[in-house]
Amino acid sequence: MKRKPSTEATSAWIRLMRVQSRVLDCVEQDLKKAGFPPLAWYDALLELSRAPSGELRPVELERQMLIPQYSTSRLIDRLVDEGLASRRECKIDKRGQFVEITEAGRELQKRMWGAYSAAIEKYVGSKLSDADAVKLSGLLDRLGCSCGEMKLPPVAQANANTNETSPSR
Amino acid sequence: MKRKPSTEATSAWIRLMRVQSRVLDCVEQDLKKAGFPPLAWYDALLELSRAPSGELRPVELERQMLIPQYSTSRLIDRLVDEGLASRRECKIDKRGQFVEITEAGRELQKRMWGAYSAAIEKYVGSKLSDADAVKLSGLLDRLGCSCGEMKLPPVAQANANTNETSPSR
DNA sequence: TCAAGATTGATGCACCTGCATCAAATGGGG
DNA sequence: CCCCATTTGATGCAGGTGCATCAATCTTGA
Repeated sequence: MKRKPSTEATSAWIRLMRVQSRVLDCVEQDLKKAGFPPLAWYDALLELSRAPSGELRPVELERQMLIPQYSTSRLIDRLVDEGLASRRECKIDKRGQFVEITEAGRELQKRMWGAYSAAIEKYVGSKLSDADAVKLSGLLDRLGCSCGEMKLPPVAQANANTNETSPSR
Repeated sequence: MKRKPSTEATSAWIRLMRVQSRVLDCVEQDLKKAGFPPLAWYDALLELSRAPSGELRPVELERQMLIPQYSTSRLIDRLVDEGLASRRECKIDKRGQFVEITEAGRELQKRMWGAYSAAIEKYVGSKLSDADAVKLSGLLDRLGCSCGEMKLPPVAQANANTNETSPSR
């Protein structure tokens, strides 16, 4: 049961690793050069701003962002430290809490989307036709599901047509 | 000059980020569970083992692996600490040095390739036909070059047909 | 009702990374 | 020949991540 991967598969693997890290680097660099915090902050702010009343349980955020629990916990710490979100206790479950995005948080999210969307266009959009982007998405999707177990909840749909919303990573 | 990315491009971006990180995680997990060190070690050992006499200047390694200088420096530290490589002074340029892979290093690289190739097959090869893998590679290549400036030196060609060699990330 | 187990969130530790900077050595132009 | 810019490699520091574990609370089932 140890079939070797084909050269084609191996080559795709290498490119997937290389290209992703290069493109991500470029985008993160652009954001940083524009004076913005890391993309993870954007993702969190976006999830929060999308939530019904601008607040989520950390556990929800964790599931949306597909990052580990402790990582969520500390990300929230940083957001709170910067005044971008605030913690609120949860009356019905005293273990838990709510994290609520602040006005500053909403505003930063919107400003970041300007730089972020420009970077996506620069490093992805301008390199591929829409048709090719769709092909690429399709091929990637075939890899994405079921690593070990899969559960992609109703996670972050892209939604860039209304010219105000924005994607998450 | 701030054209917004299409939904298609944005969606491809999101998937690129998500899928890569999931697949990479899976592969790294498999390696770790098999008791092996991180993939970066493998990449370094592979580059060294491929070099003419099993040794490279750190600068070369850095260029091959596309990682920053300090990262190379510390990776070499760890390899040396574990007896997988050794530093040799460079007579002709006293600033520099050579890093030479040891027998243990060569052996580890080969053993890792067993687990590594199995993981590639499991998470990539088995999910795509060879034809689709080629399509994916092609689409990714269109993104990969020229982030800022590009220089992909004669970097790591995939070469899994001879059943003993192996790829780098 | 109550003890055992599950869930929620925080945190100490080790390690890894990026950034800035350093020292040593080289090499080239005046 | 000498000074200065460049190349090569190391390292202190701040921050981020994974792992293990903890305390508090909730839930379940006997």
